[in-house]
Amino acid sequence: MTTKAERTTAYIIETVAPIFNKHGYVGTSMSDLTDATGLTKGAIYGNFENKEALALAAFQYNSTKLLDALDQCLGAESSTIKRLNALTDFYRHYDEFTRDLGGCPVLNVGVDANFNNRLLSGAAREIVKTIEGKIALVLETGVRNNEIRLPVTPLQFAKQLYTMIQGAVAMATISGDRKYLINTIAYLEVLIAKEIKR
Amino acid sequence: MTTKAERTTAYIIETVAPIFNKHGYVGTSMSDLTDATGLTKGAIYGNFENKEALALAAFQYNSTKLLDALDQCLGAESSTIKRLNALTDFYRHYDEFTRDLGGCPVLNVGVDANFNNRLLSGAAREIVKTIEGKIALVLETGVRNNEIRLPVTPLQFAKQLYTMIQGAVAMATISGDRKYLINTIAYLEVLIAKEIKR
DNA sequence: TTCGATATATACCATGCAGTATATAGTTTT
DNA sequence: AAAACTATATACTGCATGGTATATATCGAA
Repeated sequence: MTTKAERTTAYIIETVAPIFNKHGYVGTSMSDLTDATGLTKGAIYGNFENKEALALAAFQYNSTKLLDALDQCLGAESSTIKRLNALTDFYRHYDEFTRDLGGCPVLNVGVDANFNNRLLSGAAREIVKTIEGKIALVLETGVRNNEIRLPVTPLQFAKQLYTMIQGAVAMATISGDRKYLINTIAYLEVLIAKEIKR
Repeated sequence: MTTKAERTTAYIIETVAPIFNKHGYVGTSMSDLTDATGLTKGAIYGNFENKEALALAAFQYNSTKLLDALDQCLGAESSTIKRLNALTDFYRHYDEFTRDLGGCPVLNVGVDANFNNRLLSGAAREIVKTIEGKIALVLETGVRNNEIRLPVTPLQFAKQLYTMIQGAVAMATISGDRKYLINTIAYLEVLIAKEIKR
């Protein structure tokens, strides 16, 4: 059974996560969080050491959601090409997926915390590595099974793929226009079908 | 001749521009700016209505620098392919170029101001349009002169190109690794040479 | 159901914030 | 050089900030 504090901690994190993601670390005040949760500072500071620890927990909550979704769409399919198409499908609707999170956590925290908070920017960097690793793993087994062929190493290709995807995410975020996602994903699907499918 | 206030205004803008760009609108305090300029709040508020107006001026200063640099590298060359290679060359060393600005103004302000400041996020959006337009113009004349052929409209291709570039910029920013720039630009140069060169 | 432990609320602190009124310094104009 | 004007510095306001000490309420076990 879960203790009360554990439940409160979880409730605080899930409530606060989109706020931190939208407004950034410095842009979010403790009173924003007490307003949103309906709790008082006593409750929050009873469960988290300080604002930074809470922001980190919020980021981890958001990025775990993202990583879980990626695992789900990469793991459900049977072939490498299907897995890659599940990936592009996922990012085609990434704006909908990230709406609850308050935007893309990797982009928002990665950019926002860049010159402001070592802990958070380090965490964002780690998630990037993790995601690239997941994509690389898919590519690697695809190469081993003779399903695809790559012009570079799997990790290198995964980085290129993720860079293009994040470009679309960034442009869609900045411009508020999901066409960037749609068009980039369309390009990537052609790339996958023509260039690496064997 | 320039009046004293005009010189002070210019000095303030160029001094605070990288600070705003690095730490964001909310992350930058007036005392950060008085410290950096060596001036007092009286001097700053004598030349700018408020913090927001100053932040906007700072962003415009940075983005004008960027647009000027783009004009220079796109205008100096004689053929379309050379112009596009000048563009990729520019972004290959974009991390060096943006060091003085405190990072990429489009990315930083576009993401930072997204949920926080309508004026700034609108300004970032405008710069995106402007840059895409500049690239599209190059492509358009290239098509007209039979130098290149495109699978889509010039503006659409410009958007795709800029999306990939900004993906590299975002990843390099988040990860602190300029290899993202180098590799993406290498990919784009192949793309230009193989896919659109006629 | 009472008691001890845990969890939340209240009230407060020092500090930093954006912004302003006014005094002083600096610069032109006469 | 004096007067008129412009530009910067000083000192201050009210408010929001992150964080804390302590009181109160709620919970789990006896």
